[in-house]
Amino acid sequence: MSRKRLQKSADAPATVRTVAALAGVSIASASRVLNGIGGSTETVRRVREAAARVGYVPNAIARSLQARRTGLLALAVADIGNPVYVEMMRAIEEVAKRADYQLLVHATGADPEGETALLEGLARRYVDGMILSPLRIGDGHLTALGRSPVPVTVVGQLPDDAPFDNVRADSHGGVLLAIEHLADTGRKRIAFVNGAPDTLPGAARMTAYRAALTAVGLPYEEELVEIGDFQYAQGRAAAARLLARARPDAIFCANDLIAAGALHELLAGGLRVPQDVALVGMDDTALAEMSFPQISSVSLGAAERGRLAADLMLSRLENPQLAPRRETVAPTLTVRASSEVTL
Amino acid sequence: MSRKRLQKSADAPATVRTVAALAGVSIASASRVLNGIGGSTETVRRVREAAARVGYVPNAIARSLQARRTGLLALAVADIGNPVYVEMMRAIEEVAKRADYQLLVHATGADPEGETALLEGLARRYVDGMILSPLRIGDGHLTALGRSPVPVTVVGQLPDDAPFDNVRADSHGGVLLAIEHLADTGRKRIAFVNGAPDTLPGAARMTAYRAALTAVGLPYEEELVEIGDFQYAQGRAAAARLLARARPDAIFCANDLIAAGALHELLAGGLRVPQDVALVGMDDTALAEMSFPQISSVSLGAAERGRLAADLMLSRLENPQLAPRRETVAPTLTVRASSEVTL
DNA sequence: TTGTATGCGTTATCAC
DNA sequence: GTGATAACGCATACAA
Repeated sequence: MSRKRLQKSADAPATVRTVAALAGVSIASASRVLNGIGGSTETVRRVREAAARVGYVPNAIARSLQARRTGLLALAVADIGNPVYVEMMRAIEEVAKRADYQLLVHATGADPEGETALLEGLARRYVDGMILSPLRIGDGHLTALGRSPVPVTVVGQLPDDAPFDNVRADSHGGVLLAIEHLADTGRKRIAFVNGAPDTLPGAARMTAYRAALTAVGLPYEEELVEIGDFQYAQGRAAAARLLARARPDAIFCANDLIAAGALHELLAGGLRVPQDVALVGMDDTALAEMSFPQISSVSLGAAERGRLAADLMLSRLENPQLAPRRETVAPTLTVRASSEVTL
Repeated sequence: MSRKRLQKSADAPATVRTVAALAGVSIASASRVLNGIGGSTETVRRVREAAARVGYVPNAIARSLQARRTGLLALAVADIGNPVYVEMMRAIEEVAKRADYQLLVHATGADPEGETALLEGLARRYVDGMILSPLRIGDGHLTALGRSPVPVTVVGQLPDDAPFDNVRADSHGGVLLAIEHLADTGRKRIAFVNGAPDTLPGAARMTAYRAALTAVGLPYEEELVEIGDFQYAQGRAAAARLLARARPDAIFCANDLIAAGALHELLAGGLRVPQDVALVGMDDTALAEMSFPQISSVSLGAAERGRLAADLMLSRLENPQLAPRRETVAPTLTVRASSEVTL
């Protein structure tokens, strides 16, 4: 039996048994030495040498099966091209690393099927937990989440009764910050370029826009609202449509990518920013600082949300019995050149 | 024995044995039904029902241990905030998906330790293969790569004798494209803002710049060269230093992030682009199109490199015996507003 | 079709 | 300190 083992073809990867046999000890001893626990000086020496000779590399899959943990965390986001997710990812990674977890990122491409597939694939214990930031949440999602054998933390608006750890942005507060700022600086016709309205953030920002207008005593005007998705190209096209039919004195955009597109359209049309039209974006990503002029933007605290999500995950990993928790992050406004003038 | 199994605490995740016991069949039959192979109508029904009742979810780790494959591919990049990597990632993902592999992304943060750790962690068979796009390659890397039990494909300049599948960009050809274009449009003092010169791309682009100047008959001037890293902020600072001491009529930047920074600095300094100073970036990312004016940029074929890398990986997965291969992707120049004027 | 038995590579338990 | 041996959860060769 053990002789048979040794006859395996030479190029088959070395296992503990290979090492043990070569060192002339039991696999138990070999395993112990390889893990740095116990062993007489002589045993240690021989096992080490044998391992080096055959280029032994432990099989993490086997180890995980036994340990019932992989030390891996997954983050699934819709669009990894959006800097806001990069920011969130960095924050999560930092927290995870401190607890000795490695972070894996997966881009779902806003494709609900992709997310479900991910849940049913990765979450089948390839990773110890997963953090999800979906653009949409359907019933399919929810039941898939419920079936997940590993803990799931959702970043985004979740139904109130959904039994998952949840970190939310304050869309309403954030939008209000932007509209108040624009109203305070004398803007009367504040347009809104939204992302896809059938997404969680899209829907939230739309209702928040109307509410904010009311709050500052401005009328809602249909022609001042335009819709694209959350990408640059669509945002720019939407801004073009808007400018072709209306003359806003300010534009609020549902994210920085859209804002960058609107800025491009404004400048290309010979409009001065902020003198003719003030511009405010959302998410406060690197993009806002990279544009010229720099774009004012409302941060929904992506990094903070990431940090919180990671914390929730880590604590749940330690204590799975915890009741579902919900955190909300406060928004902040950073005023830059694109809205720095008072009319 | 099998009775003992059934006494496990109720909240422990269901396994095949749970399902088999509940359905009153052997675990072999249960496994078969669960995998859709064979089984009498009655058996299938009972197993399916049992599985549904206990919410059975297969344990991918266990399955992988037995199958000796995970269906996962990993991509490790230095800076996921750089759009060029996003582009590469998308291309890889598309190829991988078609072959039923899921792609996981890991950001190493240009930290050589991080990359090594990744290799020694993930590559221990959590994934079936990994694609690496490192900024630097030291001997440590090379030996770590050699030890990897799973195939590795490197995107980037690898030593000629390194026995790994390798996809390269043509930095020299790309830089030449940019310099020739600028020279052709009448520019005489073409500055260069490089990224970190101790990285593979940084070093390659530097020597390519000098060679290209010679090729178009322009002198190399020390004061026209500035160095940062490959990020926006550093690029912008480098451009500021450059402009403080020299008067170039064109700036070539080692990537689009740097170019965006330089553009910002130029505009902030009241210089007109392209009339006063022409600007050309590299990588041809979305950023080049998002700036105003849009930035001319040399594409090093990130998507194509990604596609090729994925192809190499997939073919090697099918046939591990393949000899190491090397592919090189041709560069292309896209001229935009930032260099559209001939002096 | 079905069940028995074995192995995937590792660690943990428990005697010695 | 060391060595059998039993898990971890699943899939399959083989016999029935």
